[in-house]
Amino acid sequence: MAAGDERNFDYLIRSIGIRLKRRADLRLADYGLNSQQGRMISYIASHEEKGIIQKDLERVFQRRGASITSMLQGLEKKGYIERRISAADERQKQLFVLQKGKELIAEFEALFAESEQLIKDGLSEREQEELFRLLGKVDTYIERKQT
Amino acid sequence: MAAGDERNFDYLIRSIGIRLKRRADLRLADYGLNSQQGRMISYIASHEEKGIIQKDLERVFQRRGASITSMLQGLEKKGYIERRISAADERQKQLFVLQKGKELIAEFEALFAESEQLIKDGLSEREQEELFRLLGKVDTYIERKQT
DNA sequence: CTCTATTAGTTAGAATTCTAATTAAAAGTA
DNA sequence: TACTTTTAATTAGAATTCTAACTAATAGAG
Repeated sequence: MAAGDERNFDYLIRSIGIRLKRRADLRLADYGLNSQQGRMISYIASHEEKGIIQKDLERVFQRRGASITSMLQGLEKKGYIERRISAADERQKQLFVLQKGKELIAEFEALFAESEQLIKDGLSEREQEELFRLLGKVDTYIERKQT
Repeated sequence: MAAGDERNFDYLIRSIGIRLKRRADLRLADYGLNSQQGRMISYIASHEEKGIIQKDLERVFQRRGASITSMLQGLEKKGYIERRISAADERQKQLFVLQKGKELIAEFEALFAESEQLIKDGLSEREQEELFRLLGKVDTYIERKQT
């Protein structure tokens, strides 16, 4: 940042987000995936037992239905996941991670843990807790304001 | 967030960023612009006196040169800005906001101030200061780690 | 039961941002 | 000066995400 440039909340949050994304994308490039795809495979894997459908991903990843369809079509074509029409409701598709995806999950988890650690490293334990608490508070507050 | 879903730093930062972006995009849609374009016009306006070129925007907005070129071409075509080849260095283009852009700046500033306020509203004065300090610390720390 | 509204997902096409390769100017080196 | 490297910006083409319009299935109301 050059002197005189504004550093407001909006800037800082976008900046940190971009830096984390760049770093994670770089680390997953070897696998031909990006960080969003890694996160999605991980998320599906950890929720498939209880049952998970595309609608759930719209909410968690805050993306439109069309975007989710497109992402999942890509992951399915590459053989990472499978989508099966739900027996109970034929509008829905149940999501499952295939072997090829399962093999990478440890890698994804390690990467995301590193991102978390990168944030924590610059802070004391007390600061980590405080930042987490404040971010949670802001996220929840804005969420309520938007609905 | 459903129960059992992970709320980590990475998630919270992305989530807040997406919510702020959505909100700002919505408010600027009337003008046929998005929040990134509004931010860019504002930034150019407040730096054109000292002189600003595309390279500066790459750094501030953390986008690739090709992305900046594309964004500015769009804003130029719509008549919001002007790019003039620098007299001192013909590789560079000096950036200026035209009348049509200047007329909207108050609007942009008000909108971004609202975003800031939205974050602050959920927090006490002491919490605001603490969050700002911690985000700045994390941003700076990650920036150093990446270079 | 029938009609209407809502919900889950898809498609087409546009906008944004990216990577890689390229052009042209300026700076560094010998 | 001549050659090489670096820098600023551009282009082409790909990837991601969006909106709007759509299909099909389910839920709700009378």
